[in-house]
Amino acid sequence: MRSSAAGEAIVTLPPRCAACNVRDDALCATLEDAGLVALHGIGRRRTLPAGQVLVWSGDPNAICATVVSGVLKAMRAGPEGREHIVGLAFAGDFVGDLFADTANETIRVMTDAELCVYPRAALQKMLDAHPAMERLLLHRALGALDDARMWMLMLGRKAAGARIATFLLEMARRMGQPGPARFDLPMSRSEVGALLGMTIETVSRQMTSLKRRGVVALPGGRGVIILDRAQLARAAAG
Amino acid sequence: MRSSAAGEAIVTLPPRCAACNVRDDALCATLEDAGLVALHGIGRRRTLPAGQVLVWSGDPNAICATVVSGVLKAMRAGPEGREHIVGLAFAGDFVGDLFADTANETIRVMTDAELCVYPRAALQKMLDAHPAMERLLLHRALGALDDARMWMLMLGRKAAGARIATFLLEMARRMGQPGPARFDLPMSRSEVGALLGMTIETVSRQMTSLKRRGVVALPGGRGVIILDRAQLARAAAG
DNA sequence: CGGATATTTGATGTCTCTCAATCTGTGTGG
DNA sequence: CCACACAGATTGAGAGACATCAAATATCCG
Repeated sequence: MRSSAAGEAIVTLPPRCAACNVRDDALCATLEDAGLVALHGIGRRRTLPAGQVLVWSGDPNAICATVVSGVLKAMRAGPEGREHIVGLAFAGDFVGDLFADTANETIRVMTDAELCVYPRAALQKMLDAHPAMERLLLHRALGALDDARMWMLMLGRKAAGARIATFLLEMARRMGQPGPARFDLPMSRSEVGALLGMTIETVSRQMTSLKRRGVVALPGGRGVIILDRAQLARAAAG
Repeated sequence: MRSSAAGEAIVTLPPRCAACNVRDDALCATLEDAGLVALHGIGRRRTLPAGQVLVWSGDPNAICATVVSGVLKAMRAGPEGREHIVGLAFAGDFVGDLFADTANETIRVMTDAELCVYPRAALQKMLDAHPAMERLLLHRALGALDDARMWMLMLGRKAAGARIATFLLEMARRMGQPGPARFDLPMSRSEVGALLGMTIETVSRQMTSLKRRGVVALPGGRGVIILDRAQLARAAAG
């Protein structure tokens, strides 16, 4: 029950939550102040450097988390031990599997990131008392399913050029500000390949091709500037 | 509250539900008798012939359903209007999107099928009163996500032969009885191609190759007999 | 049995992977 | 401040797998 005016609530809320940039998007958004205090009680804020692993595939599935900032990837091992990226998580997203006892995906931080990490068991217990939280998780699961099916469509049918174009548009949507279409990719060429199902060389060639045609500029190793969005969209459809 | 002994419950339950083969697997399994009567009240049993469309992509998203028997596919349009299969639904599965206002997938019946069809709005309303139902839907959504990511891995990394082998094992698991590894595919070669991201010709050639190597037999157009499961599994891993 | 549809088989081309070398940019130590 | 070293990225040449186009069967159903 929301028992106090805003000015008072700030006193009772954990300071980190009151100032949190994903306070209204993430799991927390579903909770009234008392619930938020409880969630904060079971969770722990962690800052992880790029490359750090949050969950190892095959290990006991002990934790879930809310992404506060940064980008994470979920990976599964394909044949020959090669790893493929099967999902990305951005600020506000929920990562981890609430119900599996053994993790079947490795979750790794791609850029420096802040997370709110929760023990899975405790979070599961909270779920029973907070139907709105469960509803949000259902929404998120369906959103992730939608994403996965979008990638399926791409992996199954699109040529390399169209994959790269689709990928750039998707990254621009998720990372870029509304204004200028300038952003940094949160991952290396090798990781782009692991997501799009192609080799690093093919990724590079397609990027270069877009650059030569004046569709994008590629400043530095990770920078992207979309110069001609219409043509990029056309390339993504083909 | 489960208020009566089994013998009595049969009287109050709709006859179709009492005798239903997915009574303990599907959405219905989460409901006590009174809830089941309510669910039956908003739903309608429909028998659909193979090829029938349940939901058109782009149309208002009006219904969801439980699959009682048969197999359904969820499709999305790729480039050039070609359609790709992004999900399958078997007996006991839930199909449809509870929250989208516009359907973004076409759902089509692959074999003759029986469904319990529910208006989306009414089902959504029931959800608030039945947390167990919501929990099951969350489980199902995560299961579908797991499936989608499995297909992603396949589409991204596996060669044609490995895709076919994986597909056959998966179909055997979902359709076959425990005993003899004999079953009929619920779909045409063309649909297999639309699921695995390859042409009908490549599907055919890979099937023939497995047949020639004595791994499977292919009686009739749709029949499959797995003769050497170990070798099929080996082919699926490659 | 006959026609339509689905599947198999064949010949050829193209795209992407593989292997290999060069280049760029990033960070370090002199 | 510059030279150097290293990892990541780009570019090139060649081979292989799958797509495409085209034809010949097989299967299904009335």
